[in-house]
This record gives sequence, structure tokens and C-alpha cells, in this order.
Amino acid sequence: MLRIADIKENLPKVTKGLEKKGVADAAAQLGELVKLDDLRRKTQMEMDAALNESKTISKQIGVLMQSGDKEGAEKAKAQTGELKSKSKNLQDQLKEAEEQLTQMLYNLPNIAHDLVPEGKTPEDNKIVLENGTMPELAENAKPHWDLIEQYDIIDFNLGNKISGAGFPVYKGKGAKLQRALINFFLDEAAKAGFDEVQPPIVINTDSGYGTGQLPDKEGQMYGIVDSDLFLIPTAEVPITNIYRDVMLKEEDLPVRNVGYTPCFRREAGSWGAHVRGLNRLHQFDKVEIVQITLPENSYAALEDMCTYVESLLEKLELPFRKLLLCGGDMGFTSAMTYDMEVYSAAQKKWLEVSSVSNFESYQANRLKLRYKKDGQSTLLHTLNGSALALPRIVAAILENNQSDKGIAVPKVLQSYTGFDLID
RNA sequence: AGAGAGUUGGCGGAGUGGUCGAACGCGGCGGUCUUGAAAACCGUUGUACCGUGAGGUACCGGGGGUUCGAAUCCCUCACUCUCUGCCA
Repeated sequence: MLRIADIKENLPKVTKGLEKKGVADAAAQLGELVKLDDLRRKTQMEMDAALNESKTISKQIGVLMQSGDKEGAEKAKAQTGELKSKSKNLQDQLKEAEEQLTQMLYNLPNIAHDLVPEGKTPEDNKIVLENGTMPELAENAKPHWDLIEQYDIIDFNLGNKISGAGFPVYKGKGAKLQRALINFFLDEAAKAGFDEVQPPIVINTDSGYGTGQLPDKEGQMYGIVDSDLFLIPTAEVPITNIYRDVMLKEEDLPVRNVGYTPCFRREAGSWGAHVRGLNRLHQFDKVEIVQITLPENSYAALEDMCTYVESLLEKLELPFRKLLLCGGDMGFTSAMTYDMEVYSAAQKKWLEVSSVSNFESYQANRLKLRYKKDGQSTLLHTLNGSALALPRIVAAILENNQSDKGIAVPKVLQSYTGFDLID
């Protein structure tokens, strides 16, 4: 979340950044925040004074008791009654002010970077790169939902029976292709200098707040009955939360982690007839890269991560484009986000397969993730990106690589799959 | 899952109601000594919030309570260890 001190110091900039993000009443909300913070400080001053006074008397009572002056002690005790209720009141007020302040800050998104384009909808995103050649498909080319049935590699009906819609069963060469992609992505990341971790796929509420899924996206996560735990919507949550309440050393930076996990999303409200096959699932596999950097290095790291993700798409021989998201289309916690979209030729659609974001210190502030800079604790910057999400990659491979003979497996994957054709 | 024992500063470990933010040891940092280093000795060494500052307040796993006063007593939750049970 944003820091109240920063907000007060840069009010116009924060207002603008929030408005770009789509917070219509930003100025009013910030005004409220500033007022609340002033109240908080004033209350603390009064409370500290009251506590100081009663503490002093208490110490005197201790001394009097020890010297055997019971009367004096009783007299002193009488003085504390009023102070006690006063400081208790102030304490309650302070707590309330702090709670309100935190609530408001929790519900305030990160501010957009200056270079983020204005806009409200995906149409306002800026295409910054197009790469690869568009496949030319035969007249009778099929969308992937038909191909998976034809080759019997993914079974939605079976998933319906076991779990429900959006939980497919991968079979035979389909299952092997999944495993191949996961291993390929992990190996590539390792080569690029990311340290592999395998985190839990359920998280507690502290972790949810740490990276900003709570309270913003509670409805998007699957909760676990009777336990205050959630299934992760992305590995970003458990991996980044490794560093919650951590003071890193400058020489440890940058931290670069990669992890594979399944991801679970309710996708409440976004389910519709236009979302077919692998385009949107409740459970999907993803390899995620996470970086923690010095503040001054985070935008260079963002570019590096994009370059890395692009290299994966090139190796898979998939045509893709890179978008710089406009303020209105960005995630709650992000300061700048690039999306990577592959072209899925039979359904003639661009599919988002990666989202690479710089959160600056927004998550770090919630996480209390810091390092010592000249003896001062300073918030670090966090970043993450999909590298990559599987289902839509699979959709694009199936559609783009289809022919009469079957579906050609990209060369880089063949040593992982053990076959070069799905037929 | 049941029974018991724990959780104190970077680490180890005292402290069971009163000047305790916390003895002592280790580690870290600074210094003396040394050509340099080691050893020895001296000093210093948590975090956050409030305050222009002097300084103040809070924090001994989390939350709540008793008390003039809580690391210390009570309740509750979480976690760790040991034993029993169950299990991949």
C-alpha cells in the first residue's frame, strides 16, 4: 500500500497517479486520509503524554511501597484512576483512527507510473512490440477445443464430473505436453539466473494482504472451508511472501526466484459463452518469476523480465505482441504492467499469456520488505511476471501448428515431450 | 488427533508482579595496541510510531484481560519440540 508520509509529501502526483488508475474521487479520498492522519498523530501525542504521567506515578508507587509508606502509596493510587480512563479512551481513539487509516490505504490502489498511458479499457493499451510470423492455416483449420477432442488430449467432460467447469483433465500426449512446458520454462528460468522454489499452494490471510490480493480480490480466490486459508490465484503470492517481514542485505539483491504452481481462480462474473476451451480456466498451471530489487533498479529489471519472457515465446515460435497497459486496465497493486499476448490463429484471437509488473514499493510496504540503506530501513521494490501461463500457450500451439498429419510440437519442446507430433 | 513442555534482542540464554528494553555469553561495529592481522582491553550495538529538538510512547510469539504497575498472573489463538495414535 501507499505510505501516508509519501502521500502527504507528493499530494498532486499521487492524486494524478490514482486518477489515471481509475479512482474517480482520488482528491477527496486523499483529503480524508490526510485529515485522518492528522487526527491520528494528535491522538498519539495526547495518549503518550497521559501514559507518561501514569507511568511516572506508578513508578513512585513502587518506590513508596518498598519504603513501607502504605499511606503515601494509597494516595498516589487515587491519582491514577482518572488518568487511566483518559489514556484508555485515547488508546481506543488511536486504535480506531489507525484502523480506519489502514483500511483506507488497503483499499487504495498503487499509483500509475508517469509513462503509463491514460485510458480505461483494453482498447487504450499501447502495443509496443509485435514479433513472429502469423501462421497461414488451411481453410478447414480448427479451434483448439475441437483439436483436443479430435486427438483426445484434454477432457473437459471428465473434469466436469470430478470438479466442475474449468477444471480439465489432461490425458496422454496432452498431459505430457503440460509437463514438457513446465520443465522447459523452469529450465530456461534457471539458465537465466532465477532460483527455483516450490512454495505452498494454499496461503493464509497475512500473505493475501502482503501482496494485495486481500482485500481487493477476495472474491476471486477459492477459500478453504473452516480454515482461513485460500488456494493461490498465482505463485506470486507465496513466493513474494517468502520475503514478508524480512530485512535483506544489499549484497543479496536482486533476489530472483522462479516457481511452478497450479493456480486457482474463481473468475466470478467473467464466465461467458465467448470463453471457450482453454481460454479461461478455474485451475491452470503457471511458471512465475519474481524479483526483488533496489528501488533504483526496478525499471531496468522490468525490462529484463520482459526480454526474458519474449525469448520464451520466440523459442516456442509463437507470434506475439507486447502491450503497455493503460492505467484503467492495470492490476490494483501495479505501477506499470506489460502484457504479452500470443496469436491463436484458428480462433483469430490474441491471448494474454503473461503479465509482467513492477509494484515498486506498494507490496514491499505491506510486506515490510526492506534493506538497510546507510543505516536506514528502506523499502525495496517487487516485480513479477508469468513465464509463462500454460493453457493459452497450449491453445496457440495446437491451433497454429495444426496440419493434416497432426500437431507439430515446437522444436525446443521435443526433447521434453519425447515426440514431435500429436496425432 | 490426544497428552505434556516450550516460544525472550542477530544467535545462545537469564529473568515468575515494581526505576526491565531486559543480566550474562557469542556475534557485529568503532577504538587502543600492531608494519598488518590475531589475541587482549575499552566503548558501542533492536524495531516502529510521535515530537523541529530535548525527549516521549509502544513492542519479551499474536490478540484480549487482571493490576496503580505485567516479560512475569489469567484467558484465547498460532507455532515449535517430545510421547501416543494415524498416514503418503
